Amino acid sequence: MLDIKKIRQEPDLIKELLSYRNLEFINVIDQILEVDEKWRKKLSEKETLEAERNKLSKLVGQKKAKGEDAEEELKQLNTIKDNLKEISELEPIFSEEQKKLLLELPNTPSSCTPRGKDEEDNKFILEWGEKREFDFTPLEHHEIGDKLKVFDFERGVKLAKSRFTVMAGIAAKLERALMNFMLDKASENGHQEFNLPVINNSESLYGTGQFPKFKEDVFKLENEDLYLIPTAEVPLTNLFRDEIIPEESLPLRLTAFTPCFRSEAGSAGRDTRGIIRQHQFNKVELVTICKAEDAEAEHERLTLNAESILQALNLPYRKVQLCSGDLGFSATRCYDLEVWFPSQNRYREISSCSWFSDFQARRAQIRFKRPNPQNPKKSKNELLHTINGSGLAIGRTLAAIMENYQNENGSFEIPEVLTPYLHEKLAQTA
RNA sequence: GGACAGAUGCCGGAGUGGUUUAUCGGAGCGGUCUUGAAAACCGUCGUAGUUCACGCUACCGAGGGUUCGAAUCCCUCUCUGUCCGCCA
Repeated sequence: MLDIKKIRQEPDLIKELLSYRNLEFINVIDQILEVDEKWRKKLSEKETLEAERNKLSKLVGQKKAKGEDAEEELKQLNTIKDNLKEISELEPIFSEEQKKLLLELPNTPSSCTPRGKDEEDNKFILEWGEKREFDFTPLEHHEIGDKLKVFDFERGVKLAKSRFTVMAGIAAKLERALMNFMLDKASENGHQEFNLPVINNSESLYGTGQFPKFKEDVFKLENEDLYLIPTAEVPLTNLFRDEIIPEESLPLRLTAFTPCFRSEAGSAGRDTRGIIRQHQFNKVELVTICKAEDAEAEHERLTLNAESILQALNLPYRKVQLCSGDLGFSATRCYDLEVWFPSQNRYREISSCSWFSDFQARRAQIRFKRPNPQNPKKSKNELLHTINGSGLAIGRTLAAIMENYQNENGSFEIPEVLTPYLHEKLAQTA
């Protein structure tokens, strides 16, 4: 959520910044300003009347206590009551309207986010690792999984529906090994580990910005205000919703392993083969909550943490910075890490590391008390900044390992760094 | 799921319709005293909105209602505790 005060003060700037997303928000901003003015007018009328009512009511109390007559005051109060009732009915209508409009407005791109239309305009940052030269035609990960009988797509459909996959044997074990490896890496990098509810309520989903605009992307529990989380970003960030965090514990660096659930509405036909796009997948998530002045450095740091996992697994990847047009709804700046898939001869997203400025924190009310050295009494609560990224998506990591480490006979090697987590060194048909 | 009890500020805890601007205690912070500390004493101590500002308004689990006036009365919901049932 954007700051209404900022919209009031510099509406043209906000309009311009939002236009970099290639969507038109001029009308929405104008509408917000209009409703905002109406609301503030009603609010001040209401408060004036309430002040008058409180004063007179107190007087009535005092007179009655002394046994005096308060007829005159009571008559006035009845008039005030009628006026107040009328205004009190209008005021919330405007404030609700204002909030509704604000919640649908995306974050403004940061000044260091390159301007651009779509994916094509994303800025290349770096490429890491050596793409292996194959002296045979590399198979796709699901072909390898089929051959080894470790991916069972049919039974996934039998148990649930399409885009659910059963993993067996070495694939299941590798998922588990990767989970432990990634969590240990996150700990090494200073992120505190959590085990979290994977069902969250709507307030949490509003907090991180999935709601109200992207309701159709999540699975809802019947007859309950509860949803399967699309990412651990939701519970991890909302842990601190409505809290004032002690300054000395900042920055908060957090991590959690969770399954993630996405309805994939609107992506019918895309990535239908393999485990790249599933309704349920495992992921280790990294979250940082910090002060505004530390956010840029923390964003770099968190991204490097995610990169270090790809490096440890020796998977070639590239890092791109998303342009304004490709930026997610809540983000102000974002790096995507894309891992190399030799069979497809292309990079595919495996981690998205976003900086949200105070956009999520304003929705979720995550704050700290900014000390005022001159006057400690004037210390003010201030919104924090949130940053998160995958460290990493486990299914896609597994797929990338299978492809990059494959042998001609359909087996694949297990990256050395996983030795402490997995006994096997080679995945082959039994 | 059933029965009962509860929800007040950072914490404990009072408060059953009107000088309550939420009593009091503890913790915290500032000060006096002290070589320093402790003790004692004095002061301070929530959040948000609105206003150029003084100030005003709202918030006692959440929402609604009664009233000139609600922490207090009424209704609905949520959560917590205890006991019972069920259960990995």
